[in-house]
Amino acid sequence: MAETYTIEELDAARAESQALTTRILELRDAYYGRDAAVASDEEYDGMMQRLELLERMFPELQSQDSPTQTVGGRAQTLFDPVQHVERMLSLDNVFSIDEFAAWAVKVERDSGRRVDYLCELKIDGLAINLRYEDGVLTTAATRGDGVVGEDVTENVRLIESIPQKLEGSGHPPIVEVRGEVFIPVEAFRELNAEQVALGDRVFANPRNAAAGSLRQKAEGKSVEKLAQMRSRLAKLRMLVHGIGAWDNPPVDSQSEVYGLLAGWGLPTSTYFQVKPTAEGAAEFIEYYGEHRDSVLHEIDGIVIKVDELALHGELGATSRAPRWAIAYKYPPEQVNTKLLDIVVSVGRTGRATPFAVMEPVRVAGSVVRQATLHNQDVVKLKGVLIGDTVVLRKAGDVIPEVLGPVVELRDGSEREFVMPEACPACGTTLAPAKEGDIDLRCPNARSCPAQVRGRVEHVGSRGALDIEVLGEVTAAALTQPLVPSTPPLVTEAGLFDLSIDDIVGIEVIVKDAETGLDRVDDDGSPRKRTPFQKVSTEYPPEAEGLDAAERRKRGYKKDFRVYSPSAQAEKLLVELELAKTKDLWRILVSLSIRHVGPVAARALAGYFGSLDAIRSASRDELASVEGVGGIIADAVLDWFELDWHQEIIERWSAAGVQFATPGHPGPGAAGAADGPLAGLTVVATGSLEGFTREGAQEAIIAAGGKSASSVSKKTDYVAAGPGAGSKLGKAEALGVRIIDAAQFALLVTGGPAAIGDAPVAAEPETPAEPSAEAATDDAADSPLNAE
DNA sequence: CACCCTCGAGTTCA
DNA sequence: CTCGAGGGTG
Repeated sequence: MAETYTIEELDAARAESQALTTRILELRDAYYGRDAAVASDEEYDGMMQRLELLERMFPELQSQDSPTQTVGGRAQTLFDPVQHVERMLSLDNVFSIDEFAAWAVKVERDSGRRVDYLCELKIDGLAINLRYEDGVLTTAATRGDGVVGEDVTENVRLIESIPQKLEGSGHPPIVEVRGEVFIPVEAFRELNAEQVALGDRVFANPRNAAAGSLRQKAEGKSVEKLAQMRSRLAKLRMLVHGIGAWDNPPVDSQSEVYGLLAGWGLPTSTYFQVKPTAEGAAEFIEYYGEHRDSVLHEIDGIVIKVDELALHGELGATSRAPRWAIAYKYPPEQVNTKLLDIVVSVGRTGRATPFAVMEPVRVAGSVVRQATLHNQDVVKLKGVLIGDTVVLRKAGDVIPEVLGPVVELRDGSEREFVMPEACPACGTTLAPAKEGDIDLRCPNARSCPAQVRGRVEHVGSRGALDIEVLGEVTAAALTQPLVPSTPPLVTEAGLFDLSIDDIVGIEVIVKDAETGLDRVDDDGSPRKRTPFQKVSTEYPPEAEGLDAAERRKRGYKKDFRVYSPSAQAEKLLVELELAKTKDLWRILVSLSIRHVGPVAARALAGYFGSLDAIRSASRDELASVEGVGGIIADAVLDWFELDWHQEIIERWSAAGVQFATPGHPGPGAAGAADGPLAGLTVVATGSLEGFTREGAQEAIIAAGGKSASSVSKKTDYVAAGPGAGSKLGKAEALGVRIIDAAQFALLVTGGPAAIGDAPVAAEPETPAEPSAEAATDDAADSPLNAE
């Protein structure tokens, strides 16, 4: 697969990118420092492009020091240079547990004895060196090139967690303390919100925000700007994790050094652990790989240090990094890539949504090439231009999100996105559905190909008629085939009239899974596929009945092509037949009435029992149904007004679709649900053994309970299985009772009593007693030892 | 007039 | 699964 790569490929890419980086930095030095041109501009640009490409293919290789992340070389010389007393080294990186294990083997061999490993979180921030003379902070400097950094003392003094004076005693007369300045994730969000409010550009990530805040200049600023600068600096925090040269330290280990630093009043991380083996360190790495979000700052890796100080001297350092420490880098959750274009898509409701088309890039474990931009205002707010290098991440580890442009990397060729005036699918002029709406919609609901395709797909979706086979690809084939030129479906009205003959001839163009573009054969023609047709080879009919020897003698070959409906085609028709008698609420959902999803549809179907009853109901009667209000009532009534909607009902009815619940006594019959779960709200999340996602919901409803999709304080139970996500956390936070699959199975059959809870109160309105013991989750699985 | 909740859309993966 | 938008309810 193109999306994965081997360790060897990564090694090769790393070697190449390091060579490129060295060369580029040399050239920049030559260019900015002296005047001799050592390479042509083309060569330089070529190297930069190659490096950018490598970093996109192997995001692990991106680092804050990369030439692709900095403008024209060395830090702008706005700040005074400071020479570090002791050189500030960086750390070597490893990218896998195997590489880490290899490093550990080498360390233990070179040490000649067992080694304790100090594991700590690698904060994604800015390395800073604090110099205290006689216990008083005199200088704070960035790392710079390791020898000379920038003097940011004035700004650092405004960071609260950094003491101006060391507490206690026992500190050397001159001491350099190393640490990381960062902005907590929460403060980062606030800061960006403020930047937006002020009309300033937003920071792409917390590290940039920390660096940007620290590198502000007070001179020449207005009073307001100064206040703003102070408030930004106040958001910064620092954690220290090391100490410069110290000849006769009173302790033997790095972990004890942290104790000393803390004793001096310096902020040290509580998230460190000493592990007696490399395997233990690997466990620490894996634990935080899964809990990166649970810490207040961004983590881009783990730092593992040999704990014993005596070994630091014995192992020594290379020119750029110590041999007694290593940084394990997690696959990045944020990467840079090129924004190739912004394209507008139209969904089933006609909403026009711009989305970013990007150079494919690997982020948080998968390759991403598209991300939604929601609407034109969001595009503006994010400030991205077509052609920009953009910062991309996976929100909640799943949904790709463009955060913003890397403004420094613009070359002037970028252009602004302009929202098209016409629907990209049918050419109709886009317009807001009502005054003041930001979203633009294509008003051509009936025949806009994008909307028809979307609605047909929706009919088949799980929340509607749940028709197997009828997914995105099939919906497209039925509504926009390459051949025949008139699609079998002009609207969803004809869905249940489809016959085998209508669909076997359908040809579609094969899309490339990698690029999303049409696949082209060697001769340049698009590659076609006939999804509803099976082609097999047989002997010609006249050869039937001959035996094998005879056939061979007469020269018959098995090359007579036979076309027959594919399994897909037959399955589709069977599924459509099954769909005709599914529950009324599913039929309602499949009609694509605004605001009528599974929940509202269930309420309406339960109350009225038939589509006829719904159609002839008054607005007030509709709105009297629980969960339905005036807006939904209007949407329902408006839907019936359109002729082509009537046509859907007529043709579906004629084809045998059941628009009524058999045996339903008629409107108003809703009646309070009873059953073991009457009056209780249950949320199912994760995979519950013995239930499908749908099945769990059905079980809740069948038992008279309410199946909700999100956890709130009104939720009585959260049934959570493996893979449960944020809902579980929310349930814990709210103290909602959490049960497992086995308890859930008991609950839906026997009610709360079956799992030892008090039975439901008679009145459904009475909230169930919140069970306090549910909130006492144990933190025992955390490997944290401190505090 | 607050919440709290559902809807709808987009996205990727197994 | 998550987010924003906007509807429903107390």
